[in-house]
Amino acid sequence: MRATVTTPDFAAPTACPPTCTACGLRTTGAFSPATQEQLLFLESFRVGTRPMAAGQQIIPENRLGTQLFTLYDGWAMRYKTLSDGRRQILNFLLPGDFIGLQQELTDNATHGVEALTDVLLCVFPRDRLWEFYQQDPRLGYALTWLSASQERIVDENLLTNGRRNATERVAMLLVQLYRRAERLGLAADGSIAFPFTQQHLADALGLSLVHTNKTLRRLAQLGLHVIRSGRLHMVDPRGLETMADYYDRPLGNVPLI
Amino acid sequence: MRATVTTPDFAAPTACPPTCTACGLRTTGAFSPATQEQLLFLESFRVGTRPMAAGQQIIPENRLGTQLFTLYDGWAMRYKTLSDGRRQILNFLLPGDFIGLQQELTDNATHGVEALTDVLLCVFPRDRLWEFYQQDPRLGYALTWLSASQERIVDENLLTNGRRNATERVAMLLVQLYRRAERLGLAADGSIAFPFTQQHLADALGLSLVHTNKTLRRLAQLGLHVIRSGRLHMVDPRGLETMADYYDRPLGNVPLI
DNA sequence: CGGACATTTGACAAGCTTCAAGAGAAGTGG
DNA sequence: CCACTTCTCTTGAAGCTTGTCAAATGTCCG
Repeated sequence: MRATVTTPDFAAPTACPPTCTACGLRTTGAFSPATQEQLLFLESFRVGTRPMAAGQQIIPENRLGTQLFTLYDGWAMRYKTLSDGRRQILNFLLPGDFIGLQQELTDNATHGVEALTDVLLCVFPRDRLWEFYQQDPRLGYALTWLSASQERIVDENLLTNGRRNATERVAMLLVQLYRRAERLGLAADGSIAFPFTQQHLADALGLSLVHTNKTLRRLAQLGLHVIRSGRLHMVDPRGLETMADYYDRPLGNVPLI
Repeated sequence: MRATVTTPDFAAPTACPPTCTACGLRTTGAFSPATQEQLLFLESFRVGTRPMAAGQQIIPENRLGTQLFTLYDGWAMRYKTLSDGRRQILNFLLPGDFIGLQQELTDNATHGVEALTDVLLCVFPRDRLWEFYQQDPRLGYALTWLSASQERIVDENLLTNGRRNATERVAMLLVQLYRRAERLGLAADGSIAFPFTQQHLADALGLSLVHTNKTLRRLAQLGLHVIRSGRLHMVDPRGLETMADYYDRPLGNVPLI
């Protein structure tokens, strides 16, 4: 059992999200524009919204749910575990990320999805996924896009786990999380909400908790970052990028479903 | 520069693959059936076929090609490298795997694809990918499916790299490669062609070459497998599965494009 | 204030990497 | 056809990174 993580500085989920035509996420500028018609279709398709508390399983491992989700607000993670409990976090999910696509397509829940903060989800019926493709090929294209861009992140995480040392791994993760959150307008004064325990970081990086802690401390003492009261402050983002051998071209607009 | 690897026991690529309507891969039973109409569309879409020699770059890292491919025959790999040359193999590609989807969608070649054996590719024009979705939503759905099932493999590799020890990693890789090849009818007498150097295995597993070698030797001495003259013989598949904490439900039919 | 976590540190052990060097295999050219 | 070159595989030894164990401190919350 993992504890519930509260989210002190994180913008509280809007109690009730707006309709798709007035979706709060689309104003961030991070997503490709959609036609009014597409928005109306999405809205008709959407079962509703659902809040979930931090620590809850959005999709339990090895079980096949009946719903698909778009993460509207908050943080979540995809993970896999071995039979003896060792856990690997595959990637972290931010607002706009689509949840459940892999399970639907491979007909097999091979990983779990857990809310890291209190979360707000847009809910879609799983068995009607196919209608996206029929309704408007552009929506199908968008789904492939979303799937591919998640894979891009997992690819990078695999490189990190396989070939970066502990220092590089931690630096990489901090840079990535900051960049992704910043893109969504979640950064303020060079800092973002940081609702992760060091165990989360360790499980994402393939390191032990203790070693993750020591590495984090070293980077902090070098003046590269500060983590305090649930926020990550990027003191020297360039330094972290160099340390991580970080290289990424800026991401274009992402579709949102 | 990596050497050219010959493929002694591997079925030689058909000099010229048949038309899509008589595609040799569809007889394996591993792929979902397609309608005659879809096959004709694919055929009209296909630019042609291209053989490539082992060691050649199908898609160079950090470059954006103008073509998409289906691997028709042979083995390939997707990989990423750090600036100092450390390489991580993301996954191995077998016949039926689609190549280049991520680049197209994220408009950014973030990984390279290299032929491990002599290879035969079906070539499609990159800039017409969109037509798949317009022509027949089922084709778009199939593309998402292919993307998601590659991600499933990368997810598993990330778990392996992050949370399995050296012995488990090697066992896992052997089991996976065997299962995937077997599924395509490439296994004979409990063995498959194995065109990998130990450096490939090391780069896929996030291990050093030396440690990979020692681990392989240990598993071989335990009577779990034999690698000889370019073939992997699974002497004790169950033993390897147990050692790897391998768990996977049988895969249903995969779409083929 | 007490309990449950999360973070931090030190000491020690172990797994994995690096270095080095020889043996085997495979392609190349005279 | 054999010598030469270049990979690949194999093994031993030493060192370093990372993991494990243990315990103290800090923090949040009822």
